Amino acid sequence: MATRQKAFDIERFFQALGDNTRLRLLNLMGDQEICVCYFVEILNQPQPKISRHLAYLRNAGIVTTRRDGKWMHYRIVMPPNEGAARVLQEILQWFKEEKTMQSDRAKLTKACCTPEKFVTLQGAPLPMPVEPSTVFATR
Amino acid sequence: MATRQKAFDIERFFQALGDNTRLRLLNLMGDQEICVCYFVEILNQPQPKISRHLAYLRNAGIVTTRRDGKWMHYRIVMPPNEGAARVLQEILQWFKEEKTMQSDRAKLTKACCTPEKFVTLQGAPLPMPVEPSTVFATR
DNA sequence: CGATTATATGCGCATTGACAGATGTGTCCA
DNA sequence: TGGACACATCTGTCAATGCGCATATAATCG
Repeated sequence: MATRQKAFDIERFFQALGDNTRLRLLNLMGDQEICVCYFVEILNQPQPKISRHLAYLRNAGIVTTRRDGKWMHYRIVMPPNEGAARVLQEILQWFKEEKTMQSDRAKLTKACCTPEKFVTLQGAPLPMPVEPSTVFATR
Repeated sequence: MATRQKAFDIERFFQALGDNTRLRLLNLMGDQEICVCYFVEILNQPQPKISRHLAYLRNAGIVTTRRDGKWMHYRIVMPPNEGAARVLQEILQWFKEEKTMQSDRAKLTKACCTPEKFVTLQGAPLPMPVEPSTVFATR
């Protein structure tokens, strides 16, 4: 049956990348699936703000979500467009060399190793590596 | 002497890419130096609009200009940030596979081969390949 | 059920960005 | 020197986006 696939919106893709908060969120996700409370804790910004930026990324087709009880897990999905996927990979690679991004990831690691030190993370599920087979968007 | 180099603005970099007209302009430039009249002709859009988008790209540090009499030539410069440069290269590569972008480049080639058929291009200087040694930004 | 926790969304406001149309600036040429 | 040409910028308008704050929704727990 004709799988009416909307053409990939390149403009929207780059617009989604045109914000520091969203770039930091993507960097934190990397190849893990992470729940919202970590973003709020690590970036130290209001929860509605984080949530809105995550929604923006989801609408642009760059991340996807999984509900797990009270928690929402976010992870990156590679766009269906091959070129966009390559660019996104390259960006994530780039961020591994960027100071701010390194620092964010370091904070995340710390929060995961010693969650008892973070009031807001009590009981929160740990980030999980993403199944490589699910990294690419299917619809 | 302390060459006060402003840190590369990643956010601005992606914001500059978040517009179709600007992406098409970059695609047309590729590794050539092109004068404004070609952009106006190929994209078939008002000259002030083209000019504003070119200014946006210049402010973001992605393109640079050279005046040549009446004509202004635009070309891509690789950002001083190594990661950004890689990403930009990847994007330009990607666009070689994109239909719209291919079509734009085809029109450009045609305009260059038969400029006599384009009223607005009479006397305009042909696009010129960029010296590889000048591709990278110096300040 | 009602309370609590995790996340999302509505609202008002300020900023930015896109556009068309008019006008300004720089350069060449007669 | 004054057009004519190529390009840049200003002006007003409208839509999109970002933010903080308040509130709604969804799921769990007692």
